[in-house]
Amino acid sequence: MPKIVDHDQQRAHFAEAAIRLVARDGFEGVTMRAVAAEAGLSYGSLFHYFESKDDLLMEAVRHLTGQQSRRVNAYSSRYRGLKALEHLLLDDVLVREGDRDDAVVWLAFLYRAALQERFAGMYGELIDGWLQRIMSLLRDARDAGEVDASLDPEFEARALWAYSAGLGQQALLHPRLYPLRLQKKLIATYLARL
Amino acid sequence: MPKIVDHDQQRAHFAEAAIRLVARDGFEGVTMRAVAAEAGLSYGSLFHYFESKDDLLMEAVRHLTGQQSRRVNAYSSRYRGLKALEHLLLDDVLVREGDRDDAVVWLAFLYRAALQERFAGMYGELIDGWLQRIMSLLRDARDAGEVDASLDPEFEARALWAYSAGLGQQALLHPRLYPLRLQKKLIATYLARL
Amino acid sequence: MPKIVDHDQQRAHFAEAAIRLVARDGFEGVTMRAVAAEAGLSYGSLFHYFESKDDLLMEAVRHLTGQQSRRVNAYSSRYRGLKALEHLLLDDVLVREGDRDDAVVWLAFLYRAALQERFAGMYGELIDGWLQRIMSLLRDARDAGEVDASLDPEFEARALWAYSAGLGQQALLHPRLYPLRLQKKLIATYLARL
Amino acid sequence: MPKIVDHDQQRAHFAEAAIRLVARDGFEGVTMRAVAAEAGLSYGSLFHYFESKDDLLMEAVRHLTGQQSRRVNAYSSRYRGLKALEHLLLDDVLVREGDRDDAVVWLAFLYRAALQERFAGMYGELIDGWLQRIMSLLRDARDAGEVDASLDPEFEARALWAYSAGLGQQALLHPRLYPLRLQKKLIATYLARL
DNA sequence: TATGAATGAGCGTTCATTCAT
DNA sequence: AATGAATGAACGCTCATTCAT
Repeated sequence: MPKIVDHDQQRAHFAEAAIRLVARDGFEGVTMRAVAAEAGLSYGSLFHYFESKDDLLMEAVRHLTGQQSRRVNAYSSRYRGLKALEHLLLDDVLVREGDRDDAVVWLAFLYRAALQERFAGMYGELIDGWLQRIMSLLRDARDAGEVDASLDPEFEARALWAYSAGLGQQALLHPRLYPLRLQKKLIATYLARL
Repeated sequence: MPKIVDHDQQRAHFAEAAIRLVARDGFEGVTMRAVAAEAGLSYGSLFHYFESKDDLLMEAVRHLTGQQSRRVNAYSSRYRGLKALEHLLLDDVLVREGDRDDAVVWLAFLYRAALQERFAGMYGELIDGWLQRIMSLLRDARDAGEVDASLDPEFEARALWAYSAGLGQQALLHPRLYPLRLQKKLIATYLARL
Repeated sequence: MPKIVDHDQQRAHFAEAAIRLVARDGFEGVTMRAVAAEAGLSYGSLFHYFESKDDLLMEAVRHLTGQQSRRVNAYSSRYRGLKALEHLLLDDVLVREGDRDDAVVWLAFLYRAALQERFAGMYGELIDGWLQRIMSLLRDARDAGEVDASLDPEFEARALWAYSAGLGQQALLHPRLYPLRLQKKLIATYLARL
Repeated sequence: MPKIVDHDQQRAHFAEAAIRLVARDGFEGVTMRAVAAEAGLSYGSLFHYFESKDDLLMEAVRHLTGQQSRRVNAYSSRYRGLKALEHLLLDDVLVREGDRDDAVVWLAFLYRAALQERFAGMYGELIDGWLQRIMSLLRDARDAGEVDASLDPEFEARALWAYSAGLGQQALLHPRLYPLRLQKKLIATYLARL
């Protein structure tokens, strides 16, 4: 009998190591040797689990987005309308001290998406999902009378999505100018204006 | 008699070549050999003008931000208040088909700033300048009665800046979802709400 | 109860897989993983049957030469003298379209023999056997009056062996210049001249 | 002014180093690192002169065949007919103790040609040249009455070429069975029979 | 015995940097 | 100042071999 190892679990283990490296040094910091070391395994073993570096990177991104999706789904099953929206934004846009790594990884991914077809594709799908969700929550809010009845959900979803992305970006790059308290207030104010 | 060359001019020439490469392939596409080739000069000469690759990259970014600053200054001397603000945003946030390169360069720079102290420093200064300018224009608008008198210029400047950054990012990555017309409308609507 | 497997049969099975790979891509195409895959067995099991890759390669060559020997013996028991010689050459020297693989394997083996002592030894033994057989057939032919009585079997055997080897090589590398019909005519003409 | 180096000369220098390695260990022995070491230069410098290993290998082969061609041309300008033919064969087919390296290189090249398109192409051209030359010398010999008037130059050229190739191969692999004296006698006898 | 995961040396290639001319 | 040759560390990847189950 072969040594008993869960292939997918091992892939996830390496993927997480890769993500930690992205957080620390960006995609440039992800060398196959560094990933192996970070994962605490030998260099060669990486290639049992991934055909190539690209394969590893894609897996890392999939891993990341999978986690994100699960988290978001959990929220939206607990709240409705504007409240759900606020929780969603507070949870995924806010950049806390300890969250910084996640935010860096997102930025790295996004940067990659701007340059590489394959990543762009994955990112595109992800974004579509997000927009759909925001739009649907806005519609709920409108139907519940929480926001102005004349609000155009599609238009506002895109505005809100842009605002969120920008806020996350600024919070990452200028923690001093965008402290946590301010981030929260900016989100609340934006939503209140709708 | 030594050949007469303007040292700074030569640096600028190389910096521009580097920026073109960033636009095409991201920072990864910037190799010293590629820069020399793009600039149409010899490989070795690069090292007369730059101590290292990092030096070249910093110069490239300085060059870029310098151009940006001059452009922004030109605008704000022609317009006032909300009008100036709108022009500023339309000019620097909008991502047109042909502008894509500039946007990629900014994203690359920003990504770098998230990872490297030196770039973060340069980026920080730049942002401070922008925020100051936006704040000042908002104040002008308020004083001129163009916006609500109770508006907090500092708070709103940060909100607007985040919105702009996010809009630019989305427009770069999802040109389909954020066509030019929509970008303009999003900006106008945002400003109208103030 | 342990699974009952014939050790030698398993070795032969792997050896044949290896030979198929040599035919396809030369010795370079023989990786342990590829052999296991080609044989349809697990990777690790290879190392139960062979101490090393070299061991496997040697076995493959032994397997090949064994088959060859058996084939040649079969012929010479059916024919005598010049006729046997002609059949021998037609059977082992001619390179037909479909035979190409065998010829490549021989060339690969021969190339290896030129570089590695161990292979050279095996090859040497094989050749000695061939030469002895040719010589003996030539003697038979002489005694039967089929060829000139003054013919020196040893000298002519070496000449004929060189001719055969060269013909096979050219036929492999220049099928256009040495079509099957020409190969046959070259052999017949050579023998007729003796 | 740059360091003064003759680019082609440096290429030739590396090509010769590569050939020495082929002679010693076959094509497998040609690693870029080994070539650099054999040439007495640094690893990196190899890549200033060759785009890739394949480029280096092709250059090595070109270098080799170029030398061969020059040598052959020199002979055929000094002799005519059968005499020229004999000199040609004695010079290029015979494998002396000290020549062994050249013969190994040829065998390696030939082996490669059997497996790789590009090498096959180069080899094919080379062979065509050889055959043309042999054919032309045979025609001269026939016209000069040195050989039978009914001889078919094309057919005989191919026979002779196969014989030469085989003789060289055997002499390389079985120096004991094909000593120099025997090689010469085999050639002379073959020619005498024409 | 059988399996396939683990290992690390070695490969071709890229690249910033140094240096001789 | 200007050129491009020289250098070697680092990269992604392959592979024979070892080993735990």
